[in-house]
Amino acid sequence: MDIFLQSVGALNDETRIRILAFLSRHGRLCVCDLESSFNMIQSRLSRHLKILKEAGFLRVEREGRWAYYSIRSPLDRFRQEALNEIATLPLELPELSTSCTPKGNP
Amino acid sequence: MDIFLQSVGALNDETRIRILAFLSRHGRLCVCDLESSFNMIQSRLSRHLKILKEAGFLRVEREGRWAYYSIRSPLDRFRQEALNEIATLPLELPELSTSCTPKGNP
DNA sequence: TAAATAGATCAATATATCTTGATATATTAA
DNA sequence: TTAATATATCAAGATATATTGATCTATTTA
Repeated sequence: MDIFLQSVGALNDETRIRILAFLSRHGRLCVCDLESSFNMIQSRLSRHLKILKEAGFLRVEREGRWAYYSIRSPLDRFRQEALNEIATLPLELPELSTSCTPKGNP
Repeated sequence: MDIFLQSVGALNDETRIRILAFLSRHGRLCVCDLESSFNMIQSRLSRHLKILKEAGFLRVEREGRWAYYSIRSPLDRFRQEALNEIATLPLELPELSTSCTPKGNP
């Protein structure tokens, strides 16, 4: 129950849905890339990323001072189906903006 | 987006998850059956049933003064997968109690 | 027609979640 | 070692959602 509620709770927010869609499309991004792409303050993104990570949707790789987030793989059936559903939504996502990483982004 | 968020929002509550599991197991029940099974006040159940119905999980059939709720069929992929997931959860559900329907329950 | 029953809805309160701005931590660059 | 950068976390206020008890509607029974 709790694990399912945690997954569902993580999906129950427009910002997090957009983050999932954006990471599905662009792969592995650091917080500051998301920050400049979404034009959101950093604490807000960091919090949402934490919720998505703890719910099993994302993984993080720390490299120096950067934290790279990406869709976790493999996902279980329910999370994968949720992600498939999100991929079909007519979301207007921002362009990818990487201005915050002068040298960091591989 | 909104339709997905509505589905997810409907799933984002322990009471509603239990109602879905209970209706999956027992089929078609009226509000008063759920009321006596779950030992919950009627307004609370009615509200949760409305949310599940509007999110596309349930259908209602009115018969006289009774309102019979059941899992809507067919469900789309995401809702069906959510229901499958709920079916695997180790929920402790109440026994079915139909004391409230002296003659109504087919 | 009056009383009883099933269910829906509303208003008030309680509880949870989100957003923001400030601050803390860690890493790298000067 | 100091400053700057990337990220995380915290506290306060704002917003959303859940619960309860009361009331309303519709239907059936006496």
